[in-house]
Amino acid sequence: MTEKQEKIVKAALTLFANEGYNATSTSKVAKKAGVSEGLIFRHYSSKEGLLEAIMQTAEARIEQLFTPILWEKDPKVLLRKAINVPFEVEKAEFDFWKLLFKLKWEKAYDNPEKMKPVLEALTRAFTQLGYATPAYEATLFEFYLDGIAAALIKEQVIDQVAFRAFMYKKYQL
Amino acid sequence: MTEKQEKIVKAALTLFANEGYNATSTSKVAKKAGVSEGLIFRHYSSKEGLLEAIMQTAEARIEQLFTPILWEKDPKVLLRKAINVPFEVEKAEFDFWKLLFKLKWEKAYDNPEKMKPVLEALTRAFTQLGYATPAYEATLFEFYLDGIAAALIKEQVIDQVAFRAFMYKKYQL
DNA sequence: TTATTTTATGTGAGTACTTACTTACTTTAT
DNA sequence: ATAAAGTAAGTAAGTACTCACATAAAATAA
Repeated sequence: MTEKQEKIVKAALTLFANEGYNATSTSKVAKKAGVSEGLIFRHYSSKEGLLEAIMQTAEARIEQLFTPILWEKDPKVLLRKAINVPFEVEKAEFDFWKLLFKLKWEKAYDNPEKMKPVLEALTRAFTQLGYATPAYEATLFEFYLDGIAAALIKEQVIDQVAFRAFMYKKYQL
Repeated sequence: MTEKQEKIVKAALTLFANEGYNATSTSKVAKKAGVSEGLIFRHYSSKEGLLEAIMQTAEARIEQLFTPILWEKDPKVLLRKAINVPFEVEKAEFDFWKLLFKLKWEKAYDNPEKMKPVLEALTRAFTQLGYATPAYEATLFEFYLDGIAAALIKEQVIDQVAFRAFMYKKYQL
């Protein structure tokens, strides 16, 4: 990746995540990145190609965040780790998440496939903890995580420490 | 509202909800509605004005769905009713919800204000039921509502009867 | 009622501007 | 010397929106 390529990707991420994919023109991206518009197409062929390049790194990053959960044997620790995920996302990574959430609605760029292993790990944990309907518990738990992540991304005020404690207590962790 | 006005609004709702606001051009709306493009601007001044007209009816409809909750005295009945809300949305109304969810991300057209009375009613219910941190419980409950609504809208398969039963049991209703 | 004026509803062709993308060309690195 | 990286100025096809004009409906006058 050349210097200018990185500038393009960085500018596009910021714009796509904050203004939206459709609302961002390639000329805007070029201007923000400080490059000629043609260069975007030299490197990524199309606007869609640029998005895909960004999404690849975004998804890799998110997978990375969830991997420790997949391998965890102790169900209580697993749930604790899962709860922590949204709270551990750094501000520098917010744009990745924003983009992901936005695309879920803007382009039906959905990933139930991507989240499947997580859902399965959660189901296993709930099974081990003796919950009656572990699959539903896992689904609900995912709704919670989504909600928390969305709230944090949008910088809606949530007392992170207190809320995390609340979640721990709720699941007796 | 004239006949053609209704056609415009209907076409716009379908397109905005399914393709997205930014991805939908006024010419597309006119074509789908079977009217001249100029008519849209005669009636609604701008594309944004058309969206606002649609959003007004959408928000009214959603408020209507939540009103029975606000007035309910019995906390258990209140929660039961709240759990049911997403399941009671008719398919004919899906586009309203889709649009609402989409705009939440596409245009930060957010409504924490709109949902405030619901949140307060939920908090009251959890207080009455003796939950330790009713405000957090209410917040989390809203995440659940968001999660199922999103799943239903996207027609992800969920055994509605079973899931509802699961929720009832979870909150001991 | 009828005739006439006013108002609301509707159209089609235009507007200036933006869109994603191309192309011919130059600069830099290998 | 060759290939890759980069640019500036295009392109055709949209974009939201306007305007001059036509038609239908409603209000008023005879």
